[in-house]
Amino acid sequence: MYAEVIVDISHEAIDKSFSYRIPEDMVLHVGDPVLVPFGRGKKKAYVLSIHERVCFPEEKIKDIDSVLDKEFSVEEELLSLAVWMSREYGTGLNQCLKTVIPVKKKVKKRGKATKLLWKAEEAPLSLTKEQANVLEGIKLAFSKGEKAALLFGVTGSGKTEVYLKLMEEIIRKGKEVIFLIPEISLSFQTRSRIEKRFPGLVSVLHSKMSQGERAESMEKCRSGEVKILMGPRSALFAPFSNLGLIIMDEEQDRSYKSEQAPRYETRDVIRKRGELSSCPVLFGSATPSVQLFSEVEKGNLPCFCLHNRAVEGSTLPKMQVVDMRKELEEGNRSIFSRVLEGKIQERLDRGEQVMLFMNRRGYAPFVSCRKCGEALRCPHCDVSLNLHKNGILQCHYCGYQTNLPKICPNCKSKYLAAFGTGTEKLESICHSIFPKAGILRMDRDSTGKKGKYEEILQAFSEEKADILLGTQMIVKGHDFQKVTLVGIIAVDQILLDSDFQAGEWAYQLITQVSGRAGRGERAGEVLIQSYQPDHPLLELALKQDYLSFYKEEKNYRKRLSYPPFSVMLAMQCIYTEEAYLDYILGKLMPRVQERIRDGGGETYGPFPATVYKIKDKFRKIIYIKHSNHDIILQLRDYFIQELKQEDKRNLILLQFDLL
DNA sequence: AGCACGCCGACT
DNA sequence: GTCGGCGTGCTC
Repeated sequence: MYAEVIVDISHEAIDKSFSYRIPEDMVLHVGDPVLVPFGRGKKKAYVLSIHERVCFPEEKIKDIDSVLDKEFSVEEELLSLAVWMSREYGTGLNQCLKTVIPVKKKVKKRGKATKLLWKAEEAPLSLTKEQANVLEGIKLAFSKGEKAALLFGVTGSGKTEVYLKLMEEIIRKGKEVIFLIPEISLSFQTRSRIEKRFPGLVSVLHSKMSQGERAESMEKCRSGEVKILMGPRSALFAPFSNLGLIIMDEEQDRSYKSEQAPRYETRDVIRKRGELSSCPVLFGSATPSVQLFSEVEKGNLPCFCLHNRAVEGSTLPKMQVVDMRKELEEGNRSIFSRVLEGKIQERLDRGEQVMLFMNRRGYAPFVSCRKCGEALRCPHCDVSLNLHKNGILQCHYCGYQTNLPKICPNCKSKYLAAFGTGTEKLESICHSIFPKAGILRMDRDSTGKKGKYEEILQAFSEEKADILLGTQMIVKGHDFQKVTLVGIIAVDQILLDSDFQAGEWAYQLITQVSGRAGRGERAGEVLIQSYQPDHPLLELALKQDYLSFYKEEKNYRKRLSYPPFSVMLAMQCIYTEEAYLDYILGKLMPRVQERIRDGGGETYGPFPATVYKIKDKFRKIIYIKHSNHDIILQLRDYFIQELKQEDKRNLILLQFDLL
């Protein structure tokens, strides 16, 4: 018998399978770690498959040395998932394996016996009629063999309660559940709800956990000690052996996209895992991604809706756009429109809370010279430096820091001035306008220390402050009963993004931010300040009608044949020397373009990336568009191969994003 | 990734 | 004449 094996060395030159003979007396399974003679020495490897014969000169084949600790073996299912990811995302199998099996450590056996029975500590809420219908519908769909479904529910409609009921059922059947959430820190409320409902059966994964803690969490899944794993995208690789359900909450959330190779989209990997484990997948969202919803529309994905908020009497917030051009015309140069300022004051007087969303951290997004007009830029990146309150200039891409100079480095004038507003400046403006209000700021700078994030949220939920202002961080899933007003300070930066998905993101963001208002009994209100109040997307967001948003967005994508009406692959070529990049791509592109056009696809670019230079490296983007997913992958491989031929020394870093 | 083989410059 | 540079190629 022979085994196909992948050697545990992350290098593309040997990122392929090697054949070895299995000694007569050796018991071997797919996924087992083995020691094999490789080159001069011995190397660790994983068994990919086992065969009777093999197509490689017999005399060159060596014997497997030994089987390593079985405790470190990869579940067959996860191995298949890694193989699939490797192909799908154009990343070496070794790297994919490392993504799928987080560094396993020997876990000390603890004496503490864990009880397998559980008692609900928290009485389950009784479902509303709507929730009960939806629950039955989902159960029926899955029992009929549907592989996936969408739970489409407005914020506050009680999706979690439906999840809990489903989990209960799965666990009763002796199966396991993966519950994916965008980021762990944001949903400590959901987390404690689940833990209370299934005491001792839940394990959690954080992005801030150490490798050891991670390994321990995963080990608990493998040993069957826990039945539910809740966590961010990496939780989808939980080594459960009898998976009964995967839930992906807030499906549209962008933190589900991996930004390191393999640059996977959780939504897609999850479905593959579901398929491999023959286990259904439930997506949950109030604003599903266009990609996912298009499948509902095509009839490929059953969709179950929760239209009403679960808390009796609570309604969707009242939304309003404020025309900032008019404010300016009428002599108001403040960052706050008069109406927003008035409404904040009103809330403060009533003892209610306010949230303010601002897309930029720091004090001011740029500093420029009033005399020569030059802005201070990062020496390593193609962006302007942000001014922070402590007088330090900082690059938000590479972290470069420098003190604010006294004179302009370009013309030596002393007329340097900061422009624009970030969260720090917003905070000080708030302090001066509302001197008596307690104000909390939450952004990357104020949450640097471990635990600070939770501390701020805790303080706000205990009403130790009246206003919480911050970046994206404040918008996700927090449930503050006393918040009755949410202000979006400057929506324009989001609307003006050039990416074809910008509209979708803006819609989702506005929906999410506004979801923070009026979670309790009092009605909520949302104010959106904009310099282009007539923007069609704002109109759609105001209506808070997902279907009409989707229809518009769909028409736009269809017209330009963007995904989901085509498959797009963004390929980034990254290198320190601009001239070399241009030279290589210049030689390469004519051939590639021809080949891709012949294959029925289109190429766009190379374009300089939106931020052309980051950390001293230049980035050019090439897009490939085609209607067929598999052909895109072939064209990608062709491109890689051609590039390798030109760039013999492999200097250019390649990065793919499948859209 | 490692490691060997291989073909051209300045050195005991 | 030899020691050694790292360019190219292979590892079942």
